[in-house]
Amino acid sequence: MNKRLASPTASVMLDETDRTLLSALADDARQPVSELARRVGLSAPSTAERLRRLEAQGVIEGFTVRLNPCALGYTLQAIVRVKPLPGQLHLVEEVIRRIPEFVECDKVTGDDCFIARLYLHSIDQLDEILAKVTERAETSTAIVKSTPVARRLPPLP
Amino acid sequence: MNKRLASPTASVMLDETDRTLLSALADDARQPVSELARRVGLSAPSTAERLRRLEAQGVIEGFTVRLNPCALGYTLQAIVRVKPLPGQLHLVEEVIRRIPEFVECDKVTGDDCFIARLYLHSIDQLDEILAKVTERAETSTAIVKSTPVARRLPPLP
DNA sequence: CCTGAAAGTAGCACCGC
DNA sequence: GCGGTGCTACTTTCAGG
Repeated sequence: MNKRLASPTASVMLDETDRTLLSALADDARQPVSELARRVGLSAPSTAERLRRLEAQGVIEGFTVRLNPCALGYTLQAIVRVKPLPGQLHLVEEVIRRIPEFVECDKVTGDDCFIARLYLHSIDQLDEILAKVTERAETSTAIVKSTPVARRLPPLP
Repeated sequence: MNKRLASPTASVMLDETDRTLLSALADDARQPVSELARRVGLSAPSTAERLRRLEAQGVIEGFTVRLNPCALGYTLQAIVRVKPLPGQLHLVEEVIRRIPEFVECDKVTGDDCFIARLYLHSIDQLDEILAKVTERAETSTAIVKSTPVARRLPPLP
């Protein structure tokens, strides 16, 4: 579901300072405001106010940690397309939501209703987890071999 | 490509405190160490050292900002499967990497070589952007209608 | 892993443009 | 409107236990 905006009508206007600030935060969200201020060439209070404004406008949703799945023992990643059997759509969504190894799931147009990302400790785990889904849906699974583009910022307006 | 670990052999061991800490950081990565300390029930210095250890071990890759695509004018999101034409695999990867609206791309097993996520200002932009890819690959596109599971942490060991 | 002191940082009120 | 300065309170870091 698309998040509501503080300003409901149009896309927020950003200036060069905002863009630099957002890039710096994308790079390291825990750096102090004083350091961010140095990077954007403003005083700390002004920078802090920019930050608050971007949060209030809804541009910034929050700040989060990026974990290394391998360090947690997730040596495999799969992308699963899921096509629920007739009448099973809502249940399938609930099943996916309840399996914590599904770290992300989008409902999409087209033949496959859901596209989800799955973290696995080993290939054995794949059948084990998908068994809970295949009762109610057809699945097709692709194993991730590499990630040419890791999550990055889109172009900023 | 899977990231190398500080400890090359096995998955890092986490205790309950580490798990609480990581969850708290996933929730808000910018909260002060003193606040994190309160949540895990440790002193600030001990919490800060945990944090440093988790980064050194490679469990924590970094901290980043979550932006609201709608606020930036990206009213549409698409997931594109890409099957390069013979001999075009490397070029296709490069083309995707160069188009900043592709915010994520995985190389996967199976018929479709790449699965990528695309941010769009409008549906018109879809053809415009995919034109650069379809010279060298077959694509199939699914528009995101909603996101039942937004990026979340997997189960922590 | 904790306490305590020193350095650094953030938040606030107020001023200037 | 937006940004800067100076003060106070908080937070982080390091020492030592």
